[in-house]
Amino acid sequence: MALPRPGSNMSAIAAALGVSAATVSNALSGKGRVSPELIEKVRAKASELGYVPSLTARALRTGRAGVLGLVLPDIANPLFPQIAQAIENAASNAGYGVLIADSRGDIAKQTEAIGRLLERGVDGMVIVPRRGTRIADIGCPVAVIDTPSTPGNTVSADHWEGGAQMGRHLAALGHRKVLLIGTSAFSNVQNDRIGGLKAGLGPDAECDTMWIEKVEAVSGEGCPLGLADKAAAGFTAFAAVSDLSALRALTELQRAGIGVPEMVSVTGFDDLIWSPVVTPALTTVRMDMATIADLAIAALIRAIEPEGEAENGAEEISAGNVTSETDRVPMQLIVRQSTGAPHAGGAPNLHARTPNKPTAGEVTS
Amino acid sequence: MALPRPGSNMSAIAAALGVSAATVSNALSGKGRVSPELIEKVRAKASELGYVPSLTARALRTGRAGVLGLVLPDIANPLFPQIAQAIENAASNAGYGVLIADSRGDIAKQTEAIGRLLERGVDGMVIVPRRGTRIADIGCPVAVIDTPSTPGNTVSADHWEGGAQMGRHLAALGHRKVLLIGTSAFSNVQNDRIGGLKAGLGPDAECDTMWIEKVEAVSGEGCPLGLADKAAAGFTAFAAVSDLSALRALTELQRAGIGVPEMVSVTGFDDLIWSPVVTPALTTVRMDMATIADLAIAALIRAIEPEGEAENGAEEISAGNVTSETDRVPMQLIVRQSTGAPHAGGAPNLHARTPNKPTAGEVTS
DNA sequence: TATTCGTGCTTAAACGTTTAATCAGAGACT
DNA sequence: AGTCTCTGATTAAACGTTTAAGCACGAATA
Repeated sequence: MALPRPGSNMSAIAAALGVSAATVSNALSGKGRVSPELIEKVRAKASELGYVPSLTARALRTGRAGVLGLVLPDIANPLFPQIAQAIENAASNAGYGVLIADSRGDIAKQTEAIGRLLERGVDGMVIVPRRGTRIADIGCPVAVIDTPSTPGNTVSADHWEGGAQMGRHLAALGHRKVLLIGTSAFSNVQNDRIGGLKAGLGPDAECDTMWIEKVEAVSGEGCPLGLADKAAAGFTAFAAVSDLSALRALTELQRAGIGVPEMVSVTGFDDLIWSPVVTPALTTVRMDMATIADLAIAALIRAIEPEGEAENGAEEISAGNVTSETDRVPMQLIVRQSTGAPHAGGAPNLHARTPNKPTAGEVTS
Repeated sequence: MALPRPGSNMSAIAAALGVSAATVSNALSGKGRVSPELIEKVRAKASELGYVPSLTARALRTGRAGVLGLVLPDIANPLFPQIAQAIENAASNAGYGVLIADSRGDIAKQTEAIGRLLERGVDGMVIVPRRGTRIADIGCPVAVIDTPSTPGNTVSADHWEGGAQMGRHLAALGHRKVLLIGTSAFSNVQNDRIGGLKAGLGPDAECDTMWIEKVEAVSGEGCPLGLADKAAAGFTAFAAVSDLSALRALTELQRAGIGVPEMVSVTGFDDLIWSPVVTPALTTVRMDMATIADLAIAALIRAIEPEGEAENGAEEISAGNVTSETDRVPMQLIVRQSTGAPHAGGAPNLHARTPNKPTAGEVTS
């Protein structure tokens, strides 16, 4: 492929072929009326000159920049790579670039980040909002990825159903006394997951919920969660609503000499990078990020590029959020080695040296 | 703050004040000759109309888009959030936007990703190259973040010295037989770290290196690494060159009933998100991402915006990579609970229930 | 034969900004 | 009084593309 040489624009091609720049534009875009032979000649000349269209100029003329914004509450969130990768992939398949913006800190930062993206003329944005934020109607199409229980959003994983799947899995194994572990009681996502877990475990299961932020507010950051005591109190399963908390639980229990999964089971959420490689590998629930991203991007593009001319008069109504209804994408249960039947009682068989089964044998629902 | 209304450009302000658009431009940029009073009036009118300059138009005219590209080998890499956050922060402080591009897959993908960014007219790019890739001289300033042993790059953490710090830490604790754990033998970063570790451990330490990719090529992905056997063979410390491998080692050892740090020590690299919260919290080495990002962005901007007019004739020389010399940013040793003196021999005190000391008491070098 | 139509191309304006060149007027100098 | 300079503005071109409008010409139609 010819290297993009800087001084090659449409006029250069036009001059080289003795035609007008407009014809070159029409030839390349296939829009106007150009003879097939000329189209071919233009194409040839373009690649010969290493022509690269100026998206900037096109953006100025058409008002569409071909760029989407991605606003994240905190890039440091371990889930972020999955989101960013999926969005970047979906967007770039659709011919769009992705401009990232971190709204770390307070809500004002989020507004500011959105403003910066608007200045840059993005055609639309994907927003993963800060907790409790309601995205106001800004001047461009917006797709919100959050949780179905947040009002007015567009697409999200079905966190509740994911929790329910996990709950049913644990119930089927025989767990009746389960500790649910969350980070913040104010997270809609986590509350949805916990709601699903309880429903999936069924009415005869005894559940308790531990919020890590509350514990840390008392005992300091990174403090032990006292899970060994909980195990002693009869909890046979620890269902965290994020893999990070699950990992924390797993290592704390292992450290206390409580075998997983022989004595207690541990589960997480999100299938983060470490879930398959720890010992025992984590049973977790995965969001289908690719589908979520595809839906979000597709919805955005639908709003940006009106396909069939909307003949009905109400064409300016959709200037705000992309859709009013919510898309719920199913989650996928991934059973690995950290779950098993609850310990039958009696002296716990500490540290039976059960080697990890290879994760190739993962069972997915 | 007045909401940015779409139909407000420089001409609108000019018309409202009865002056020309050029004067408005000069007034706002402070470049031409405009009377102070008029400048004030223009400013007032601008904010009254909610004027937002079109960065697109400015980009077209000036050839500078105010956007930098960030090319990553794999967004799913757990280190990515740190990089992206630091780069985004540094760039946005300098008034630049950040366009991300994932070069996941082969080297062709990386070239393609760079090409897409060039099309979009980025002013410069930060590249974290794929293994073994040499970034060719593309048409815009480039800052490369990799490792000092990669030729021709710009800025990186001093991985070797970081390894040396960790090596000295382990040596000081008394470890003499250490297993070094890496992922891929072809990674410059990992080799640098391992080299530093060996140097830091000193000549009388016995080191062995395990490459996980090799083990997995034989036994399958996610297979046990057989670390219990290594411990039985007398290794007292397991120094991984990434926190992910360290976590894998830690959980495998714990699972096998080998106490960390009473019996063996485990260390990692990068201070990833889970390092402080697992039990025992991981002793690791942190890259100063903020500084690295600042240096990279500053170098880029120096190349993009020539400050003092370069009076010497050789002004086009720096069209390629930003600098020829390499900036090495020191790493920071973070001592947590996963390291301790080697077990003195005799029957190992399996699973002494030593509670985690709170991480507030972290010791940093 | 005169009108209409379709084809293949050109002309010109537009997007919103920056910037070099120009210009009118006022004050300061010779 | 004539020339020069400084100031504060204007004019116009340019960045590279898209696109509506127009134009010339040959073919099909009335």
